[in-house]
Amino acid sequence: MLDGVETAQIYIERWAAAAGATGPCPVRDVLDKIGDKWSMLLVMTLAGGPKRFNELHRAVPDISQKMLTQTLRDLQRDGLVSRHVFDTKPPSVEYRLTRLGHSLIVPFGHLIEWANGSIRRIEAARKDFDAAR
Amino acid sequence: MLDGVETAQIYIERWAAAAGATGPCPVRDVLDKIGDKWSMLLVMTLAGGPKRFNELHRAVPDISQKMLTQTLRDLQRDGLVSRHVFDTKPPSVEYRLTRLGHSLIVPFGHLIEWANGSIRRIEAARKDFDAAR
DNA sequence: GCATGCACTTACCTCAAGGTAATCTTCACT
DNA sequence: AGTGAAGATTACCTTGAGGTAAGTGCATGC
Repeated sequence: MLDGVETAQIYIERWAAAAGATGPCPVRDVLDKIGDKWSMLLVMTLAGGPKRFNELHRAVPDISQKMLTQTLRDLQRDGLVSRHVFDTKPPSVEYRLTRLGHSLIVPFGHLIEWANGSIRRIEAARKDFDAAR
Repeated sequence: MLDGVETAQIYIERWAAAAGATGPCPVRDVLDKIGDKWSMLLVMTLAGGPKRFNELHRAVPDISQKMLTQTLRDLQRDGLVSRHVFDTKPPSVEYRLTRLGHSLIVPFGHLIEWANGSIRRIEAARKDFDAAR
């Protein structure tokens, strides 16, 4: 990973190139997932190890059943999460990150670090901006 | 930057810690911005150097004037972008990334790399999933 | 026999993001 | 006088993400 302005150039060029190429931009595509309310929370929760449906629900209590099911289905469809049904008495279902899912953790981690490191400056900027208004 | 599962643990712990601390989670906060339709496109466009309003509009033709203004205002409020008015004949306005704005480029770059490197596998997974349906 | 947990599914509703289009002000050009 | 560029602001409308609440099928515990 380089740094500085030239890096930005490389990124935006690749971004632009990718955008032009296969129709819809991969970055847009991925950002839509990452930007939604629950996907990354579930990925990070599953990063701690496989979990069952209600186990996930207990770990993330403020998600609705509907959104839990739907978000898991989407993650599964994208190949980030795999679903395993065990034929027990009441059938239990386990969700776990795939390799691809795991590979998201590091790049996403950089963003978490940035967010945690920058939030004070962002909030300060907001205060200043609103005060000037 | 470490790698592997233990890294995930660190991230999610810090995430959880940050979430509990100052009310609304910084990561959620930042993700809302990053996940919106135009913010990151504008940040990456401005990474190439300062631009004027209509210059940005030409660089990103499918954004509406309304959303261009609004997104720039939000980025300015968060301290990622600064706005400079020049007292020329028809007053011109220049937007540029702040230091904070620049600092987003590298962590976000990791995500671009991941997206570009993973999109083929994601699309393949979607095809498989939809075929099984 | 009734309630409870598990893993969903479905119907219905709300709210906010974002699009469209019209309008504004000031100046310069013709 | 009329047109056009710059940098917006405003009113109106559509769409979809996400919430609420209820229902489903099955099995075990009380």
